[in-house]
Amino acid sequence: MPIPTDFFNKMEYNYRDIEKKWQEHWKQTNAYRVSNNPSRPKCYVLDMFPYPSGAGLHVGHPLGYIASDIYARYKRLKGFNVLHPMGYDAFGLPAEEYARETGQHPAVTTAQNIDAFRRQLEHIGFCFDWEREIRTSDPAYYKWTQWIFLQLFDSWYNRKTQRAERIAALTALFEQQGNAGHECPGDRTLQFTAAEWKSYDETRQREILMHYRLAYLAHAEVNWCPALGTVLANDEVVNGVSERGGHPVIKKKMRQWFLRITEYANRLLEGLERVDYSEALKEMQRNWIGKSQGAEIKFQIPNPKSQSPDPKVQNGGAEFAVTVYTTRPDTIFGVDFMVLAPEHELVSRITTAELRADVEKYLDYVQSRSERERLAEVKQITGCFTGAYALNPFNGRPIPVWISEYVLAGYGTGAIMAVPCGDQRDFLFAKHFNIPITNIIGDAFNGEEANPTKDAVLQHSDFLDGMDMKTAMGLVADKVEELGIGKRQINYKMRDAGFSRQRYWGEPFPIIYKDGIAYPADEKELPVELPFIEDYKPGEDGEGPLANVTDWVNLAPGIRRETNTMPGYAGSSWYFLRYMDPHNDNAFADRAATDYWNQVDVYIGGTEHAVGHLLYSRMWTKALHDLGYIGFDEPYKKIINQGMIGGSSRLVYRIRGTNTFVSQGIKDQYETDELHVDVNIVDGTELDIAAFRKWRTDYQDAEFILEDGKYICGTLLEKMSKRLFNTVNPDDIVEKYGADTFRMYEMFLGPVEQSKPWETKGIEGVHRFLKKLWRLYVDEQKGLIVKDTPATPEELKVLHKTIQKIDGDTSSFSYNTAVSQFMICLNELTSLKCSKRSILEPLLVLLAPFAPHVCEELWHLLGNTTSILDAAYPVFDEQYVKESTFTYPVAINGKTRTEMGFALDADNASIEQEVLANEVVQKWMEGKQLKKVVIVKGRMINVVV
RNA sequence: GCGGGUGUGGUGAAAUUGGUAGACACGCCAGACUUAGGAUCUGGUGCUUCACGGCAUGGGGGUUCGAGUCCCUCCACCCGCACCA
Repeated sequence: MPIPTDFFNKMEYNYRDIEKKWQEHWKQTNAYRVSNNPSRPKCYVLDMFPYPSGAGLHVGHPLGYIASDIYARYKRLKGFNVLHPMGYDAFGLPAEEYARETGQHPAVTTAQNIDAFRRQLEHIGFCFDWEREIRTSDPAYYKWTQWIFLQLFDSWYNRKTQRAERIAALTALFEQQGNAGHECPGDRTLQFTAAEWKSYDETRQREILMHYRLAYLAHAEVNWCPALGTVLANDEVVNGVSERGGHPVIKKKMRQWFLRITEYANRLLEGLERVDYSEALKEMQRNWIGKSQGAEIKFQIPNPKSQSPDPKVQNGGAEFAVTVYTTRPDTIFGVDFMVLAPEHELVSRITTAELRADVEKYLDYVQSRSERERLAEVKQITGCFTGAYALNPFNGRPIPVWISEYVLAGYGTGAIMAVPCGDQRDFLFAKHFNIPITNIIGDAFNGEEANPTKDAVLQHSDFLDGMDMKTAMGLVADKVEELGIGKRQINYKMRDAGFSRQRYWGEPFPIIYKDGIAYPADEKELPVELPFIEDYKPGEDGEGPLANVTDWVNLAPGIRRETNTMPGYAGSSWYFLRYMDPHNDNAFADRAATDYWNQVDVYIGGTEHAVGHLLYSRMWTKALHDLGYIGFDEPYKKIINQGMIGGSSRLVYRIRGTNTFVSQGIKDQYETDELHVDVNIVDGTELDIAAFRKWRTDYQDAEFILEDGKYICGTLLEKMSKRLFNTVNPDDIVEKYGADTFRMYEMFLGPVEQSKPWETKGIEGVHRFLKKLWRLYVDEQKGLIVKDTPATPEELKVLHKTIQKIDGDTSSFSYNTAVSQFMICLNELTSLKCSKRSILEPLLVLLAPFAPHVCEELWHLLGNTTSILDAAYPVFDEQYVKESTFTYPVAINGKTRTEMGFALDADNASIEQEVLANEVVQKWMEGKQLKKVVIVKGRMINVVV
């Protein structure tokens, strides 16, 4: 009688059927649905959601998703209610560019891309609760992005209470005391009394409030490309011209939205103490925030007629003062010149008639330079003397005032006091322009380069002579405050975040202008929906495409909508909150939901978002917390930065001018050109010649010069990119080896945080592991071979050793070593020919987070009727792994020479006696004097001679 | 320049945190089974030496009975920031 063909199929590891079957089953049973159930302990495991690009996923993307998926499944087995959602950062420039090129609406292409992503993700078997999926471009979602923006618009940062408060509270203060005590962050010179405030008209009042709001309007420069009629992102500008078309790009001032993140600088800094991020990540954020302590000091610039050593210098006799910011007030007597930013408002007023032409020429030069160039070029020292002299406030010494592009208007006060003996940039500037250098640090300055030390003793420094610099810093700062010529000041490098884009595919602002004054849209009108358009050309004068939709923009005569849209990070700044309550129409999320799910326990994503996204979402979280909407002020308790998976490119060598390719080992005998070849048609380094001929039509007649009958390719590690033909699609891997193999292999590659190249070749080992695992449970002929007989002590030891290792490694994200341990465990159980249910069943639960499909299948073959997803995690029991003896390595002078077994409770004296009697030890001790014997219990023995 | 990180076999990497360096895999070599092998299984595989041994964790030095691990110093590579006062 013939055996049915599917009989054997059922008995071997058929990952395709198994994975398909369980993916469908989990979907149908809503196995990954998560409810907000406050009676259970929660765990929130989040991935940085992807931008759904048209290129789809490559094997680098899922690395973090697999790591978080394993963790989520592990926590679920440990009894937690685990929130593990996924969504899409669906607004963005590429979709709009694509729309411009192809005429397809971004909403359509974005939806297509999302479908493709979803399909790819589903193949890998993630435990996402898809009912909670969000898309930032969905009006039901961006309604709340707009709503939060309005809260920021209606808030200011009270530096006294160190938190965001309502604008109404601010106007109440103004009515009582003016702005005394609440320095205006947008205009530090602004001062008014209560009476003055009340006398201002609405326009003036709203103008002042704008200088306080956390979301505010201001003028700032953008990259304006007249030829394209559009504003470009920094990415789109290459060497001062547009990436597209190579047209000139100039700076253009435009009214734009900003977020006053600088008000949160200190809390963003302090908050880092309370979160579990890598030191590298924290450091990047600290550097970005760039806190510095110093002093502002006012220098007088009197009538240069009487002060200038040069009688030709004249400027008409007016008197000015310029305030510099310095982190080193102790070096005040080493100031040899002063530098203003070219944009500094005093430049035109202090410049002398003689030098006016030079200064204007220099300003033209600066104007021609993009900010990038200005900040990038270090080699070239440029600058121009203004003819004016400032007076050192402590000794009245005249100091020439220069302008130079290395001083930026936006940082500090836009003016510095230059101390060439202590600052290398100042030193080079002084050398270049032959400005005499005053040495205030004696031998510490060698005349060859500046020495920025803080430990020298001051000289040529008037009342500071003989004092160490650190003491002088405080003393000078005191003196400055005493004399009323300045004050201590803390500055931050970080600038307020530009929040406007002159683009279509983003969230519209819920803002209406009445006679040019910005007013919030009524909450009832939210969401302000993005109007459908078919033409993506920019509006006039740098405005975005929305400006062209006149019936949308113009609400009534004199009443217009904002035509800018929000940037990519708007939607991503708070999405982790929406997952908690994704379908809520009445709030961004119910307070009970945010209280329950609270902070993200583990957030996994790439380092590229280290400063941008993470700082913005931290700020939004703090603002929402301050305003009483959520109960925590740091969004992410722990962040893990997964490393990048690099591409390992394959190269072929074509003999120049021919269609003949020569193998890598013998290529040096010819003059060749190196070409990238698709890694998917190379096995290891051996080229599949038939596939190569088929790959491109111009290779179909290619000839090959082989070595040992093979064509060996060269290899090169680079970024994974379509252009380099080194991308590997997870779909292909899953098709060939299965999702379980793919998941485990990505983890087996190395620590999650580490960057590493992808090599498809190594996947065989993991695949073999799963096949071998299967055979431990199922025999091809006999079917299930698991028995209920009790396990031996050896088998129990293997199991419990594994429980201990896997439990520890899984909770600490050490997945590469966990996979190793599974392999070791399987090797040992196989050589013990173990078939005991009491061993093999718990093993499945340990492995289920890593390889969920095969474990679920075997779990059911063992007779279980409920899912392994909710099985009980095995508990480690020490009694099974306890040893009574240990095989000690015995070393002589630190070099291991032999091994000896002893009981763990043996006393040192008897061990020593036996060791010294050992013949190998005797041999090595021959003719030498024994010094001592080091015995470390359960570790090693060292005989010192 | 500043800050952070990494450096271990032919390859990806382990190493209980000061205690047998190279676990676990890939690759390679040899063998078994097989009509076949890109299946499966067994053994071997850091370098060097006929061997006893010797040498090995980027280089050099130090602390220690003992260093991949701690300290000093130098080098290389990667990432981030950058005329930031």
